[in-house]
Amino acid sequence: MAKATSPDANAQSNEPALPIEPTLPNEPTLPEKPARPDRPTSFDIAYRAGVSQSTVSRALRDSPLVNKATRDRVQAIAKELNYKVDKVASNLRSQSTRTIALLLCEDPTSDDSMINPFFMSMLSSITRATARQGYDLLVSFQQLSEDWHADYEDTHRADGIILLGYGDYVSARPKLEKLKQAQARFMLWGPLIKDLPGHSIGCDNHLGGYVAGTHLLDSGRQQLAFLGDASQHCPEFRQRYLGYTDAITQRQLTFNPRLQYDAENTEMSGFDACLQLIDSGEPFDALMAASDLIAIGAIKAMQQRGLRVPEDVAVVGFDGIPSSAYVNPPLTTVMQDTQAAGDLLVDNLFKQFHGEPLTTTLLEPKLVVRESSGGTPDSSPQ
Amino acid sequence: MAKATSPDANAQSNEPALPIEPTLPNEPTLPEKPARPDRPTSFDIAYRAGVSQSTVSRALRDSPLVNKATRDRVQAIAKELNYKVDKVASNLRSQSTRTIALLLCEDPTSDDSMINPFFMSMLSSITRATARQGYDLLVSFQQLSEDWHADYEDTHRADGIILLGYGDYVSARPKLEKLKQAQARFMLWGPLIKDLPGHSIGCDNHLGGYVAGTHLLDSGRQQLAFLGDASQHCPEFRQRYLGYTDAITQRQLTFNPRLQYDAENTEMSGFDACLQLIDSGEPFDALMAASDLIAIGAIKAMQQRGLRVPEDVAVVGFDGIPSSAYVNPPLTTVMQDTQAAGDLLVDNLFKQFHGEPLTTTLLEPKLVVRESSGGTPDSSPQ
DNA sequence: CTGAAAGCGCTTACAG
DNA sequence: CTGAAAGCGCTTACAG
Repeated sequence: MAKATSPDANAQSNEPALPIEPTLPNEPTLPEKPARPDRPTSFDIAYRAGVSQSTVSRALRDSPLVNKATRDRVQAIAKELNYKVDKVASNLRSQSTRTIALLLCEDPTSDDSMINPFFMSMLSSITRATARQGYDLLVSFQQLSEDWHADYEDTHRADGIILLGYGDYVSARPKLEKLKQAQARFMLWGPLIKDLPGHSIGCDNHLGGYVAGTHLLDSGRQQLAFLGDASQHCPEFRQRYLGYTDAITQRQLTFNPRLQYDAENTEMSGFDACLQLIDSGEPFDALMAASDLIAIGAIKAMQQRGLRVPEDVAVVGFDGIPSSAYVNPPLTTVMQDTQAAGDLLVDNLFKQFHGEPLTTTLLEPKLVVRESSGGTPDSSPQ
Repeated sequence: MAKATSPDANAQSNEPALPIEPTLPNEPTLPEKPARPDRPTSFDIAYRAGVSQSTVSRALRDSPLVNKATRDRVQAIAKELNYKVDKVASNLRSQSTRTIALLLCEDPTSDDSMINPFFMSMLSSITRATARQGYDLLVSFQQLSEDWHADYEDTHRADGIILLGYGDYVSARPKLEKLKQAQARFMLWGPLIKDLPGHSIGCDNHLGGYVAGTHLLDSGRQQLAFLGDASQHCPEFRQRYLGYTDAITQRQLTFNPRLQYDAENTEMSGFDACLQLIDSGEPFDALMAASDLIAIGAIKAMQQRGLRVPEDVAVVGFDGIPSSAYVNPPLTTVMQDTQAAGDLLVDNLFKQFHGEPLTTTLLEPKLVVRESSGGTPDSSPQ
């Protein structure tokens, strides 16, 4: 509609631009969709301003090529008509989307109603970092089993992808290969595995495990247990485990492998694993869980079996999820810096866009001592 | 590049389509951006399949207009070349984005590092509902102070908007007016306020408050306190408050207004408000907090002042955030059905797209009894 | 059932 | 400093 008047506007450009309403009265109303007012186009602005559409485009992008007076006039008219550049059109033309896709992979086994709280913090910080760059963020929850491949990039919906929660890199690898092969720009949150396709930002899990182990040993504990899958399938858990046992070995002590039970990153799994551990009869006076969720489940299991935390067993978790401060007793944990993580993921994605070299630092986790490991109540937040 | 071969393809369509590599060797590599392989276009597929580009477009959309044999061939070739329809181009042409924008408004006073956990559940369910419809979800965190207006729709980035956390509808109203005026399609999560622009999905907060009050009275409590801003500025809190006091009034009792203190939806605010309440000296043996976060803060305040929960004071929260099950003691709460909420928000947005009448039901909240109000430990989720 | 053509609303060389 | 024109990669009448 509005469009139709534009050619006329150019034809009679000798005439001064009059503020004629560019919408026609005989607008066809679709029965299916409710009527929407016609979005004004850059041609409408051009007509009103008495300049060419190209000039409108330049003026709105603050191009120095355009005369200041012209620019101001165009911008004023655009504002008056509440005109906004159509992102879809400008994206098509300029071949960029100014959008990042965040793919959150949920473990199919986890509770459907609840996202891993750790990822929530990441989401929050990624959203902020993305917005700071003037980019939009597309969020999608995926199952590892789904065939997402490079979909977001292939379909040109995003300039780059951030992958979260692809913890089991054995099964994700072929998909990552495919992404890499398509020269998609993506960043991975997770462990730094050699010859893993793509770039990762991750936490120094080994250090985190080491710090946790050292803390427990410093507290006088001797029989240290570990809950969490330490296999190659969970490289992050494995690194935590290795750091933990290194702390033990360094003191000339030996980690008792019968004090390790596999667990997935859920409370339920931690609960079950801990029951197994307790019921095995093997004595232990300290426990590191590979995640806070596992730790929370484990504490419940101990309480159910009449073990006191921290008197009988000192417990340390990993992640620093918000709940960790609220459980009973408040959980000592190895806190990950999700703020820095989100920033780095986004920054490095932009570096890929600009062909700059990436900074793949390991983030240093921080031990937060609370009551579950015998810390003073004061050290809990608030 | 690939594009260049397409006209030829049509010109020599008498010749059988040969699988000639459509990319030329003298590709110019930009120094700025890293080289990306040319995305194949529908013309490339057309060339290979020996059909017109229109036919490719139809075949890929499973149009019944196209011969099955042709369709299969085209689809096979598209798959082989890993061709995906360019969303940006198709969106521009078809004038739809197949994208929904979720605008989360954060209270500027709240802790920067942590999103309200209640909204996280909503986000999760909205993401799922959106994906079920084959739509993408754009997520943005906003400050109420920001001038977002109808930006997402104006710039044609989304077909519709879902607004979360615009709790203070007094200050948000002008912006909602503007959205409505622009005939933007949007849904609001929140209270059903009369003549509020747009459509809302909300929880029956009055009922929730009533149920909480009734529960406390049934437990034999007599002096019921309330923590939360009950002014017009917080219509949701206000409704909860009104339901709560109605439960009291209905028993021929009177709510003591000196047992109400304002609090925002943060733990800190609940902590402060509860200290004030305690220090006022006015006796109380039960407390409803307008949210779980407030309740959690309040419990900490009581513990700090030596009040036992639930022995001295029975506490009920509102929302049913994950942490509510973990605090000490586990918190009795009025749980909101975020699953249904997300579904309804998305469904009603789609109804707007199709001009269908909306279903604006109030969602019924559910009381979950845990230890903080004297419930048995068993009723807390395992 | 298929193809040639128009056009979605911009950005950006190219030519003054 | 400005404008006319091309074209991003599709979808969809329109005409066989």
